[in-house]
Amino acid sequence: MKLVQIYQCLCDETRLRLLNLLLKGPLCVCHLHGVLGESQVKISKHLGYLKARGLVTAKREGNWMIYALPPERERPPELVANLACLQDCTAENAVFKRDRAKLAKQDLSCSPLAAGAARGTKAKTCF
Amino acid sequence: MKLVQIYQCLCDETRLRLLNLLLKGPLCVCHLHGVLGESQVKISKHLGYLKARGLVTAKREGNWMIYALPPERERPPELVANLACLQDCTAENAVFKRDRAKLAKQDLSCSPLAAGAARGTKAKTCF
DNA sequence: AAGCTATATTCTTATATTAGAATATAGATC
DNA sequence: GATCTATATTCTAATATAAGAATATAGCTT
Repeated sequence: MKLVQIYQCLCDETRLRLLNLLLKGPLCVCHLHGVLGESQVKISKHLGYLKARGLVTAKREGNWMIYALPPERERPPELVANLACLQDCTAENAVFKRDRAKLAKQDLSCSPLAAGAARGTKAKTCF
Repeated sequence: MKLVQIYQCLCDETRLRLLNLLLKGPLCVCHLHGVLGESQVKISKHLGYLKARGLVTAKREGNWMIYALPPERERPPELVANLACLQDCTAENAVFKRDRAKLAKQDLSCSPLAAGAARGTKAKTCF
């Protein structure tokens, strides 16, 4: 993985916000969409950009696409370093904090990410 | 300083190479030009880009412009973190190592950066 | 002041990025 | 199989970035 490509991924505000959330764990598009409040197309395209460059992985689960950071053991050192740095830099920042707070409050029950126990109460749709 | 602006500065290979060298200390344009082997215009424009966003400072000394990272006490935390990360990520990289080696070998005597003692032997021109 | 050196700016062209609108697709459900 | 949901792609237009060529400028030196 080339260093400059990592920075190319990090040089857009929307992508930074996405990565900030993915640092908390895997998420499907609809939840990222819900937290950021940006259009579905915009979210999807930026996730595609990140995926094409190896910053995130994607796997389908039924209707949902689950995006995540690559498994820790497979992250090249430059990525490890920059993700740590990003986490550090976003820790006290208002926008990123708000996004994380919004994620924490969000109903995740529509997606396969919901904890097994809560599955029964799954919402019918995301939107 | 906005985080995304730092990344916008870091997302170009030429600018990464410039910053890699400036991490070693202040330098004038002609030495950066000499090490990178890129055109003077290209170097100057990228330095201008970095300066406009506060990643580097510039001061004139006679004919020379001396570029440097901002004084440590004035660096916002995001910049401190990202410069440390950059130093880490470039430490073992071939291109960046070669640039540093080339800088170490380079004759700096043309510029005001030459040590006082060596001033007498100053080269007439850079090129 | 004339000429030289180091550096910056302007102009132009090529390319990349970004976003929205409209549409397409994959997989589930009825 | 028709429909619905979540997500992706295509098309288009606006804007940003990057690089080179030519030229300009600031400050020395003579």
